Amino acid sequence: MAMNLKELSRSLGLSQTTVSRALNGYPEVAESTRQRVLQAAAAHNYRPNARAKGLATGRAMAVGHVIPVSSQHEMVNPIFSDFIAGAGEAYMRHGYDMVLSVVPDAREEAAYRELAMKGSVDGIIVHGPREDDPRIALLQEIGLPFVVHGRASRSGTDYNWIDVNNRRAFQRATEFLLDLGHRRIALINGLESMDFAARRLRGYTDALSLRGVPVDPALIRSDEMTEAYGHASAREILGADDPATAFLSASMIASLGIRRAVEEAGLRLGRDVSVITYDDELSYLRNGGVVPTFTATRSSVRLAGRLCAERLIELVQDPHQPARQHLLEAELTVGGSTGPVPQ
Amino acid sequence: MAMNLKELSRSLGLSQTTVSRALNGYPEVAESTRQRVLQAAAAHNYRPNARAKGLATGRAMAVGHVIPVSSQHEMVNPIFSDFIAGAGEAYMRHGYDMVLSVVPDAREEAAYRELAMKGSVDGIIVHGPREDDPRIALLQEIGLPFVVHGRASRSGTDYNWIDVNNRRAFQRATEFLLDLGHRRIALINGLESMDFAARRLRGYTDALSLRGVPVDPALIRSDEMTEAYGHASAREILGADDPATAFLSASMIASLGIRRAVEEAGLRLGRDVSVITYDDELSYLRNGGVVPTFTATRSSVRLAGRLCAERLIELVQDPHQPARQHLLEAELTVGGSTGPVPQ
DNA sequence: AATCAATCCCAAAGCGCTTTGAACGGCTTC
DNA sequence: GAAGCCGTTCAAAGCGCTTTGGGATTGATT
Repeated sequence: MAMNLKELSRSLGLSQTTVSRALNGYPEVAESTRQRVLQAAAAHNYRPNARAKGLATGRAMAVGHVIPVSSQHEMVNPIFSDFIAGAGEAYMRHGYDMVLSVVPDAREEAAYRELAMKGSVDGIIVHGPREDDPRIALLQEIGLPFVVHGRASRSGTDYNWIDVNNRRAFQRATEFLLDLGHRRIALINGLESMDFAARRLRGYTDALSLRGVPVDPALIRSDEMTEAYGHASAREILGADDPATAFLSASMIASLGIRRAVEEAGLRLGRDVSVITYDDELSYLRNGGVVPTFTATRSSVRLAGRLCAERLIELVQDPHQPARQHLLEAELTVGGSTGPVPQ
Repeated sequence: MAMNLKELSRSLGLSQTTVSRALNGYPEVAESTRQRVLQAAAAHNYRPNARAKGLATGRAMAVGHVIPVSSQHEMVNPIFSDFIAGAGEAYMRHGYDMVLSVVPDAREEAAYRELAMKGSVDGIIVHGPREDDPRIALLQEIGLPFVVHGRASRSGTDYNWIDVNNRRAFQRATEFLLDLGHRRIALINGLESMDFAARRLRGYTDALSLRGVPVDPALIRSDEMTEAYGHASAREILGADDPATAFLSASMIASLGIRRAVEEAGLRLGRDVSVITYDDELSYLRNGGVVPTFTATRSSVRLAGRLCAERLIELVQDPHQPARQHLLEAELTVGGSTGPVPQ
């Protein structure tokens, strides 16, 4: 059934060595022989056994993604599918497989060690870094190449990451709202422990402070970014004594909830209440239209996935490169959800 | 650096055979020896090399998921993350890895063959079957165990699948709306080519026909289930001469768009317009509240993921089992989005 | 004619594990 | 005391590939 090197070389009357070399593009094999080999391989639909090849080369030709599933927050990140699509496309082009491990967060450290010791991957992408994330030190200790999607601010060491300039994105968005006259600006942020959320908060408070606008904790929310969370937060804040006139939202999904709350309150988006959303350009949630529905700071998570993957592949191929960072800037695009503060 | 069997057994003064057997729970090794071995293994943080193990056993201890990314529909399915979470949890419990291949749909056939020949997986989960899906015959020919999430109606052969009773779910939902007096019921369906969409359509038309309500093609839409699609479809249909009074929606995300269109038209959900949504129980889109926002036919895609994974693992461990199918029934739960047809 | 370099090819070792077949002591059994 | 058996351990082969360290053959050079 399964064609293998031994069979194939026998059928060609060549040694395994020669066939292997012909297939892998080594120069010391006659061009005519190479053609013969390639044709036979194609004819038999031959693909070298990945495990055997890996064993011989010490390369797994695979990259690991560890997806922590916490017991409390049992949410799976909705940006994950699009990130994977971007990364996967890069892996495919370079002949790498993608190995996913879904792991209860208590066992996450063990999962990384295991992936490394088992040798099933050549490198790892780290998702959802916390501000002070122990995984970075861990991976450095293990000595497995890795790229972080995002950053861990307080990690101190030098490592490879690819992140969006979240601070600046939110600072600019806040300034944009301030310019429109808004002073009561709510921030519907992601989970507090996440590094990106901390940076977004900083951008927001920086912008307010620079203009001498007080930061009101009552206008700041942090949680997992579900539609229901956006809705509940906005509803509360709009129902308060001194409601917000504008919202900054950390995700499109939460923004849908915010919009719902706005409309339920009988208010009009972009007139009575302004919203700027962060937009990951998820394929199933396009902020579409000639004039986009939402004014947004936008950066493609799919692109981020591709960049992380490409960087990791580089790193696997030459592990002794100096660490490199890549900071993506989010675009601020104006849509229909913002307007001057109502008088 | 990397501890291996040879090292470990040398340090213990035992043969590789004995150590291997001790670790794998074979009975012919003295309990005292086994304990010694287990302790040493733990102390050195030893994990057998997966590739070597795989090569020796002929088992990859990994399962493949092929994610086709089409050039036209460049959407990544948003239910994917939750499916993966469910499946991944099962894999983890059984010690299997999950290998993802993102593949342009033109190369999908090649991708399956490759996975099989390379021996990098022991089995495959098939996603998003079309009504007449060539992948099933292909996988049967290849001889790799597989489980389909969904079904391919016109495939004819017997194979393992796990699906929701989409026809019945939509038939019941339609009947529910008919009972409330609705006669103009719109169907905002998924992509026409998808098997699940065909079944949902059938459930819908069956219910209508049984009550003698004519099927109006103007009320039926098919496309990828984005928020924008839900919005645009509902807007059109509500703006028509003879608008619908109720909507059936194939996904929560599309339903959010429908709701938006309803509210934009100055109508009230559950009073002026009724909506029943299909709810996959995505973790970031819970149809929450004491009374759920939407009346919904509900079935957890995460559960489906787990069931597919468990079935596939069974199948890998004993490939000669007869094919088995598992039809999940969706619950019809009443929420705030439905009410009697307005007079 | 002898040497050399270039070209093409091969046998065999090795990657880290499992598994077969056999060996070795110590016991019982006749 | 020989035979048989059980419980425990081992040496070695083999999984399918890459790669090292040559070995032929050829044509060109001395």
